[in-house]
Amino acid sequence: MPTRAPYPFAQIEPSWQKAWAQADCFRAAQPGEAGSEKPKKYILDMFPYPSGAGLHVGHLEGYTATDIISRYWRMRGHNVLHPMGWDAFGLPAEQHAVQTGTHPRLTTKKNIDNFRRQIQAMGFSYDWSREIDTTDPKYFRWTQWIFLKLYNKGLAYVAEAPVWYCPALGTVLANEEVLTTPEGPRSERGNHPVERRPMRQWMLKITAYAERLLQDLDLLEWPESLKEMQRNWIGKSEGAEVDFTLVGSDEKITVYTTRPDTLFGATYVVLAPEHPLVSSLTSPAQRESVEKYRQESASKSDLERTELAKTKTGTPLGSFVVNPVNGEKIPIWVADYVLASYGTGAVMAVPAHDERDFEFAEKFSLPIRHVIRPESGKSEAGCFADDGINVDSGFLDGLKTPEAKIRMTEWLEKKGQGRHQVRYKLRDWLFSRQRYWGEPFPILWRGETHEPLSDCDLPLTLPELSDYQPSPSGEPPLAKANSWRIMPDGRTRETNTMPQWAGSCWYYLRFCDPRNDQASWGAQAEKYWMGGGGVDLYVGGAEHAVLHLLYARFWHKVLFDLQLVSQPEPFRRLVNQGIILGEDNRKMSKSVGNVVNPDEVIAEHGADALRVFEMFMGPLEQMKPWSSKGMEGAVRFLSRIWRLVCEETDTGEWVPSTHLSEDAPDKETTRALAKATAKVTTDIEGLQLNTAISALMILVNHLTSLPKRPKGALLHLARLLSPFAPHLAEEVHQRLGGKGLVSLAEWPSYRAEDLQDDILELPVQVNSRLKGKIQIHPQATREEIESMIRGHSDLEAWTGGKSIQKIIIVPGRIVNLICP
RNA sequence: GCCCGGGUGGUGGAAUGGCAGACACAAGGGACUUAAAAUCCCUUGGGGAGAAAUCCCCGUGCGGGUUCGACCCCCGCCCCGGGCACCA
Repeated sequence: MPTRAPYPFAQIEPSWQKAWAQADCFRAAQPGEAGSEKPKKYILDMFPYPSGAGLHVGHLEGYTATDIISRYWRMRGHNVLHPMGWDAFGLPAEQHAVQTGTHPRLTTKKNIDNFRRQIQAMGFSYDWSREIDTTDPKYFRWTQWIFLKLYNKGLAYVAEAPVWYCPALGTVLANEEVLTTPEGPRSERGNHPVERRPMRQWMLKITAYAERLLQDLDLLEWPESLKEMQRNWIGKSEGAEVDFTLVGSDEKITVYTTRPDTLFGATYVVLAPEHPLVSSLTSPAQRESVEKYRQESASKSDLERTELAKTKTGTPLGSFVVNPVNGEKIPIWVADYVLASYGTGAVMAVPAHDERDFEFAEKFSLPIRHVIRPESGKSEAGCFADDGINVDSGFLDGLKTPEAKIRMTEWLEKKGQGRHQVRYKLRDWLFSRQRYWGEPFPILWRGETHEPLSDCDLPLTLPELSDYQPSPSGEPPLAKANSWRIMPDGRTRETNTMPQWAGSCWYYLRFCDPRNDQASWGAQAEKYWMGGGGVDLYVGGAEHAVLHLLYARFWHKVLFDLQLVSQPEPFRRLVNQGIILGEDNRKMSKSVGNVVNPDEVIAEHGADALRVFEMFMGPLEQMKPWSSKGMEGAVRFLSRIWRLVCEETDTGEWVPSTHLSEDAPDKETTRALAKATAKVTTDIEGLQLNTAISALMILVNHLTSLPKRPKGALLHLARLLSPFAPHLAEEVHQRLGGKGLVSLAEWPSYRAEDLQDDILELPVQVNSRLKGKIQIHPQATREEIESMIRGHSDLEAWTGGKSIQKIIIVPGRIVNLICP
């Protein structure tokens, strides 16, 4: 026989979900509609990719937090936009199609239906009238439309370049989608090996926005670590280009350096093996060894060239350049510690002040010349890479590094031998994929030239295919759809599709006005919902730090420049929810078998208990392990609330508790309510939901101890509980005769004076050690406290008879007697 | 190597300069019950003294410092997690 549930959540939860849907009570008012006069809040979750595996408890942690915040602000009289949708283009549905022949559309629909069911079972207060699906032509019509904006602004271009190609996925990937692992470069999705291949691809000019993407991070309330990751990814550096003229010709090599102040210490120049001048600068005597070295480098994997390469390799070209600042003749080397892809692919080597150059110079016995000394302490023989003071540097002697950099750059500019230069590591965004299940590009080719579709031809939908496999040569599946691809006039359609990130780059804007079929969004709606710096709270995983969150900021800035949006940044405040580990403290994974299935938890304990437990586990941002015992504790807490209101008859029915009372709450209960209300209110606003719940527990513990339970106090509790456990809160509210839906009730208030205790216990320390306590009224002044201490019967015992030299009194906090 | 987090009872965590361990979980004891489950009550950082009420000592990764007072602020280390990594 199954054990009886501690309270009837299985009946309560579905029935209130139905009641909310019927009352349509979470619909956000559009500007102009009734309700839009209220202040707005836009509370957003990172919308999920609807996978076949269904939701996991990690999704639900973030969604529960935003739901609590949304419900709270609604009760505080705000017009809350809290939407949900599906980021539904992507590879898994397509891979499933390759294996089974099922159209990705069908797989996607099935998965979406399952995700929606799971989300609705949690009782989240989404405005379902705004649900969006990135694979819906009514949606991606506007994704294509935004692409055309980028295209027409010159921010989309086709380039033949070495790109990351993943044979297992059958597609190219963006830099941001490739991870550096001990096994070499791997795909972010699926962890497959990836390789460099020269291919012709669509690129988006995100580099044009590098500086603004960097600067505007300062506008954002985001976790510092995440901002730092974006800063690193953008990778700004400031320095100078320096021209080194070749000995015996007017040709020159341009290098990039962040330390122009060390130019007097440059003792050689290094080119990357791929540098275009390597061949022409190699002397006949060196030709053979240089060619050999280049071939060796080319055959090395990236891994061999970077992480494992503890020892530097290289070979001289046999030619020389002139150091512009001192006219010295210095040799040119080729070495693969210099990257072709950064700066100019050439560096000036200053072994005394750069670790890598130092290592190389040591190995090949090249001269090391110190031109910087530390500001304090003396110069040492090794490598000194920090800022300091110039020595043996002509006109820079005695200058500190920042000043010396400026002076040297000025000198180079005056001589026409160099210039100030800012560099970024950020590369343009590789935007095309050789896949079927993505947005088709609204682009036509006529021979070698491309042209855009016009807006009225959108959406450009996908053709039906029977075979979704990309060809081994890298031809996309759409290349097979000849009737779709080839236009009557001979022009052909672009057969690549957009990457999964395209749809998520702007979905938060569509939520502002999701049913608009005249425009991507109405200006008024955008201004209203995005006002005050964009989305008010955005919650999601940290895995999108340099992917979605960078791409979306980029698109948003383009739209801002086109005056299509009113704010420079999309997401004002962002919080990353921490990972929920399995009960064994390991990452949840199917193969380990420690995955917690929310469907089962809801069936066993109810959605409210799952919500409460996930929030009670610990701080939202923190990684924390699942605990089935802890889950039971949450159920116990909720069932105690239930039994405050109801009791069970012999026949198993729940009837109103005989302890209920119509009387007004006593003073202590009034105080308990006030304290809980104050704490829950500040904690919700500070997103400290674990301590908010503990405040509710303290209140419930107090109410449980009462012989008579005032209904007013329980109704107050129901409102405080409503954001956290909304189903139970509604049921309790209704059973106590509360009017309307508690979800729409006003957030409870309290009188400040009710927070005060009648008597305060003030700890008394002697020489900072706790000795005793005095009881005093809370507003007692220093003078009153001091006179009470001095007259206290225990004073002698506390001080051990010693005289008091000093009394430190912090009213309301502590007394410390100093008795030497 | 560099950057960003973090280290508190048996466990999850609370306390951002003022009584360390709120609130839970687990454990132990008790009540109710034929019994079990559920529920309710009590104890619970470690060590020591006492018949007891009580009292004393130690305690927030380690070592220093600032302060009447430090989990909290400062300096130096150790360990764990995440990110970046030959970017000149």
